[in-house]
Amino acid sequence: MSDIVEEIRVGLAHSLVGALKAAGEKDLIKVDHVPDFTVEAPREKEHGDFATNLAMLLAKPARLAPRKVAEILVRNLARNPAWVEKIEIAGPGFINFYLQRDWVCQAIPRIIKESENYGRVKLGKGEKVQVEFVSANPTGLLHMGNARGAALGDSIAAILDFAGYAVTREFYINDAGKQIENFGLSLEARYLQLLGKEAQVPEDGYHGGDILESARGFLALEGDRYLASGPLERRCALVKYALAEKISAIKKVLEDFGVHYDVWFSEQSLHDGGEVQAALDYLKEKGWIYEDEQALWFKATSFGVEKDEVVVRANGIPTYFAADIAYHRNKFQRGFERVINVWGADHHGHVARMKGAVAALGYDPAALEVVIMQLVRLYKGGEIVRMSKRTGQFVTLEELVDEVGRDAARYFFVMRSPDSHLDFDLDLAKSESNDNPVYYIQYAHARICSILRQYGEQGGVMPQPSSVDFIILQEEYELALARKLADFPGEVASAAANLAPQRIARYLHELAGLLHSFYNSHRVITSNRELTMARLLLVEATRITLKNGLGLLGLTAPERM
RNA sequence: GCGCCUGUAGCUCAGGGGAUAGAGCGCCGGCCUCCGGAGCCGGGUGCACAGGUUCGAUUCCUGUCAGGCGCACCA
Repeated sequence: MSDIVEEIRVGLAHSLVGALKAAGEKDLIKVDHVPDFTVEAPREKEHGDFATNLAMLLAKPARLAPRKVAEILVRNLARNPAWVEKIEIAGPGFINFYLQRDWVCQAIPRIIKESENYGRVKLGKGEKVQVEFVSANPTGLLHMGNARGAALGDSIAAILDFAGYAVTREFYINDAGKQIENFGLSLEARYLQLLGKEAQVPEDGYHGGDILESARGFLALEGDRYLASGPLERRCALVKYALAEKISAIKKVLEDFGVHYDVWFSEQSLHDGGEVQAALDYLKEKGWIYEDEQALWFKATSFGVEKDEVVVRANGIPTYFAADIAYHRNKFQRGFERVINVWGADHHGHVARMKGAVAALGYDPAALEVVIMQLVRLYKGGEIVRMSKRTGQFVTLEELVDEVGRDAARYFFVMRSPDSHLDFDLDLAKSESNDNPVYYIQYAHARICSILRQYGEQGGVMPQPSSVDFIILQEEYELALARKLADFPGEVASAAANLAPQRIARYLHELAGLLHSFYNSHRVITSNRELTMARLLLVEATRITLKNGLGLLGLTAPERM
């Protein structure tokens, strides 16, 4: 675990604070506290390797011109570390630090040494985090929205794991409630139809062909013996059969998508185990529940929500919300310090009252974080495809993987911010699959593998980093590549802190671009032995970083393409 | 009407309190006697509009306009 960029930033920040203190003791700068300043890599490389805005922030409290403050600070810096080559004051008052040209190359041996762990950071300090995602109704197939949730949730979980959290991936199975009733009625209608009886799938039921398939499967297994049974018994048997079938299908599709869960949590189990009742009793005891028109209501308005919410209907059946309250209580009772839910935008109205419920349960509502992802709009043949369970017309995750490919599909979802309204053009994703950015990144990896393979075939042996002097790497592309490699741990930390996988996607694309540029300008295997050694390790470090980053997005790192 | 998300290049989207705002696609030119051309190099008058905070705003705040999604004793 090492982050050379972070080490330098912290070192420079310490030096600057020291300079400010020294200047203060000489009465050159009089301020009562150190402002919250930054030490960052400037966008323009002409502005040095690192720059700070400290002088500009001090100007006002110190009543001095920013550049004057900068001058004083620079003069009062303790002896510069040897690796700082030059310090300049520029622009409105930035202090720019120029480091020795090869500082970035120090990252290379570290990367080789840490290998598959390069990029791991300690941000999470082992905190227990749960990421719940997809959690689709098990009454149907997974659609594009679920696919986005799967790609995002899995990647967020992987990034948090890499950033030092103890992560649990969980799928909440909505195997209770009204949609299960509807599911049963729809199955029953198909079953009866197959047996030549008059029956209608309810208007708001499930009309997809998969329901018919389930009914057929049930018929093959059980025959017509449920024709004579009571409807309740019939529907129970149908639901039990179809649900098991659906859930295992969902598991398989997600596995094929590269998504593995630690826990599959049944909503029904909360009812059966009395946890829903226990949670409601607890809230009742705390005074957050009242009765009105024979229904029980949660006082969401006490927690800043617009209106109160029904938890038990007049007919005595608890709502989905009641189960969700019990579920979240269960999560916190399991010891999760952070609970992250990935939800579609159509559920955003649920966020405020859920947080209210968490607070009512006596937990910190900030411990519940909800990543709201905007909806996916699907285009096919230049037209919007409306996804609807009623008509049974939607593109499934399975079809998506078949048509577009797992890696391309996952990258497409994860390369964009969850906040972006995603237009997914199926034809484009298919027809241009060779131009898909994911291949650009994977190609960089395969290309490096090819070089290393070739070197091995020539009888070459990978050098030990300690035996190589990286000062020989002087070319602009070499240094830019090494610089980018050094950034990886910081990118992981930032992606984790912001729950933003798209940052990793962008980083990898940029890294791959630098590799390709380097590759097209310079040869790795040359007649200069020293140079060859250094470049071999440079590309090997790049390969490791690409592979680790691709892993965070759930993508493969192929050695050949 | 109220709430959440979004308005950045022709298109799809990154980025984000700082010094000259990026990528992909598309379009136009170049680059293989040489480790993989799924590649490289070059070509750009763009932050919806109006106020405000700030030394500094495309970024933060308020409002306007436009689009998406919610506002059930569904989940």
